[in-house]
Amino acid sequence: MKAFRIRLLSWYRKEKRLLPWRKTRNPYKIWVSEIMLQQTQVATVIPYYRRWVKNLPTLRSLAGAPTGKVLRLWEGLGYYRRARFLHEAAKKVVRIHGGKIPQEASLLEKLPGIGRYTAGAIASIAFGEKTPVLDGNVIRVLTRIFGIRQSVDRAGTVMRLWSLAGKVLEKSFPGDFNQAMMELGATVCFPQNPECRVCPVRSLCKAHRIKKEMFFPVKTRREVYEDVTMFAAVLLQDSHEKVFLQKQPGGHWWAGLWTFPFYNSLQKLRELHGKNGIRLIGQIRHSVTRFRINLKIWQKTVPARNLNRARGGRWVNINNLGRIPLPAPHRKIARLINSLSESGR
DNA sequence: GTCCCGGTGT
DNA sequence: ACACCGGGAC
Repeated sequence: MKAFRIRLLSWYRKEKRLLPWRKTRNPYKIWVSEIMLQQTQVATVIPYYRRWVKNLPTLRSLAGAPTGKVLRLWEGLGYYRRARFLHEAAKKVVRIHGGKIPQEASLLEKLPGIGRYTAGAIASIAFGEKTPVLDGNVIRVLTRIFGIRQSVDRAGTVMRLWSLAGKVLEKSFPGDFNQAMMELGATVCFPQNPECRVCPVRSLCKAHRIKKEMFFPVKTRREVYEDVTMFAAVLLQDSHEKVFLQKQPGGHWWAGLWTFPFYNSLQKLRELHGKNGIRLIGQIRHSVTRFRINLKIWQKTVPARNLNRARGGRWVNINNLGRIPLPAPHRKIARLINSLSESGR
């Protein structure tokens, strides 16, 4: 255990990537980075993180920001709930902690969007609390090093892993150690084809010893995908300047973001928007959780006099689409429209 | 193209 | 146990 800590930590200090959020100990910035890094890869997060701290450099600026600005800065990152929770949590810190971010994991965990992992990460990295983290990277490293054969889909296994993470934690440098575990998982101990040749702890690794790295962690949950076809309506005003968007209600995919109207049947689209003068202009594949979506895009030109009949949505100039938070597939539709309108000129 | 990856809240 | 999203690997 001692050798493991020393080798891992010295490896980390030499090899760690110089990421934007590693240049600071500002707890607000570390918090923002941790929320962005939930479910999202480092390379994707970097530009979003930079833009975020430039536009909302402090906790108070976030707490005072309008929802639209927050969502626009998050657009494209996915899991938009994270942005709403972060916003709510910032307001809550101002309201009940006087604007000072709590330093203990147990208190951080009471804030929306902060679970056990994120609480541990912020507490250990920003405040030096001796508390472990357990994310996908750490799970992979621990199950391989210790050769843990129980399924990580079982709650009992996860409990055991939390306890193990606490036991291996280097208590003198909890923040660096936690980051070292995750860094190893992210840059060496890959899910597929891990780079054991450069691993600082390969000689201590059970999975490596039996040449079965790829068989850990053991997972039992089978993915059941469901194919769905959806139909998006691009209602384009006569002059080709405006399109119709709807705001997605809470409790649906892309809650709070704007989308082109979409339906689960072409018949429904035709019922609501008429059958004449519509044409298929493209299709997009996208996945949301276990659904694989085939999104067919139908365009219809609408006379300007019909613009008032905009129930539950608004007409937007196509040049302003860039300012509105759209989920990734609908952003693609927006790009498609722009390219069609440019080639049509 | 298709498959795989991943924290929190409910 | 499942809902939530997007991107990178292959």
